[in-house]
Amino acid sequence: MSTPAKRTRIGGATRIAREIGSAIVAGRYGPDGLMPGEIELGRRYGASRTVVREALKLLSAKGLIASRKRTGTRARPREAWQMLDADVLAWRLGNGRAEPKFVADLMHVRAIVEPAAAAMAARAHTRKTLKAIEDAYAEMERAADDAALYADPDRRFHKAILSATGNDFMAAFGALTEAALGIFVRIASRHAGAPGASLPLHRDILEAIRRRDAEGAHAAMMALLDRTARNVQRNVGQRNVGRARRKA
Amino acid sequence: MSTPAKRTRIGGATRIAREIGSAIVAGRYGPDGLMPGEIELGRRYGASRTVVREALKLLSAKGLIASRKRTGTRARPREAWQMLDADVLAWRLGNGRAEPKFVADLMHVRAIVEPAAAAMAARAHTRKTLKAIEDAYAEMERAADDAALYADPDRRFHKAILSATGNDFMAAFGALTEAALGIFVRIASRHAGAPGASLPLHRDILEAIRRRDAEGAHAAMMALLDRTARNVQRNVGQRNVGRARRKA
DNA sequence: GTTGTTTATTATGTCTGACATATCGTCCGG
DNA sequence: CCGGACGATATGTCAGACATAATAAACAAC
Repeated sequence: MSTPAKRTRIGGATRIAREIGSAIVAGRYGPDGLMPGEIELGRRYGASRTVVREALKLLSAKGLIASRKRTGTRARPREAWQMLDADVLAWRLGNGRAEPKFVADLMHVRAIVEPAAAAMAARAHTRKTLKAIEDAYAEMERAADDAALYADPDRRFHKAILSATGNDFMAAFGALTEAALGIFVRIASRHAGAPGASLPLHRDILEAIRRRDAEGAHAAMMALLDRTARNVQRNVGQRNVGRARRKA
Repeated sequence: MSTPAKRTRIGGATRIAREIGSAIVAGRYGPDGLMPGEIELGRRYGASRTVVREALKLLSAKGLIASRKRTGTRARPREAWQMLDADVLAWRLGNGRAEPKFVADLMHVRAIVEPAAAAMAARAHTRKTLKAIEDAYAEMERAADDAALYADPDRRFHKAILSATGNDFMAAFGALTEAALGIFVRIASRHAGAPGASLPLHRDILEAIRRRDAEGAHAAMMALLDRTARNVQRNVGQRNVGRARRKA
């Protein structure tokens, strides 16, 4: 809004894409109603039309906008967004607090994908991909007391499992996991509990994968996600957001 | 190669992105080794540097490339690609025939996502979203004899189920389904069988959803995908790809 | 007054040429 | 042998111009 061209002279297509993208996912630009023209956007964000156009191409590739010749550029409806794109996810949960439905949907998808991934990993893991999981877990153990250090290996643990499936598409869900972990980190930072509480659950997953027990890995991952979902839900519900809690 | 700037004077950032993107997913540009510079690309594809740069931004947003200042632009490794992006999928199966592993991975992910989606849809569908599924099914019945007419409502049927889950992320898998259906259409066009053979299986899914039977919808969708996977597998190739993953 | 055609407007799309900036390789001096 | 200075190079940014298409307004015809 009121941050036009003051010291914002640095430019950068990525930065502008982030700002406009955040505005779109926040609903400040809707599918009905045009966005400002390219020159106008250039003035607002302090960049030339060239840079603005490149930023718009970035957003276009992520399904956030569409341009037509004389008509102008408008935001596309949610259905068109690349929901699993890392940037889109970051923008959705980055600006302000994450909405409850967003978090719930996220957890629900994880509950579908990640247990299946754990089962696949149990069947398909190789020496190398297993080691990646083991290493991540080992570092989690070492960092069981420090929430700040715990987050990163936790993230790596889940991504390593996705990779160990050997399925290219599975690895594409890494952004989802990352987003979910990001939310979790925020909550943990507020409540300052022992981060290592979920460690045994992770250990169950690792061991099931190691002994190639697909069913067991599936169940163990489901157990972890159940616990996480309950945790997140409780804290999201209590804390932020008084709005939109009327609906089911 | 193949004489670039002859009649190719039309330009178009989207077209260039498609051409370069196809080249990358086909492996013609690897993560090791730089791509040609922007001016050189402009000469090859018959466009100005401005347009080339916009095309590169499109590819960058999809995770296919990364640029650094003096170093140049290079293709990113597969793990970074937005595998569920509609364009990336189209490019991967568009140029040349789809590779067996690609098809197998695709089917495997569908076998995870779509049954879960059917179960979710059974629980969460509304009057409107249910009607979309019913309409698609009705048109499939009418087109049971014509393979060309059958493909589109089939596609709509599966996307309608994803939408009926009420989960934004689920709808994002539509591109996957679409890609899979595209492969199936090719195969069907070669074998000219009765397209309506899978109709009863679709009907089972619809009815389970309608009566809000989540378990039944899950099982019915799994049955359909099993059949489809076997069909595709037989026709595409040789190896026994995804094992049938009996129960969950 | 309604309809069909022409014209003007406007925002995106494309092109050109220039300069800025970061980084790699090289060369030179310590 | 090592480290700092320097030039070469590809991406990044800018400015101004023209092309193109789709809309809206003005106008002609009936």
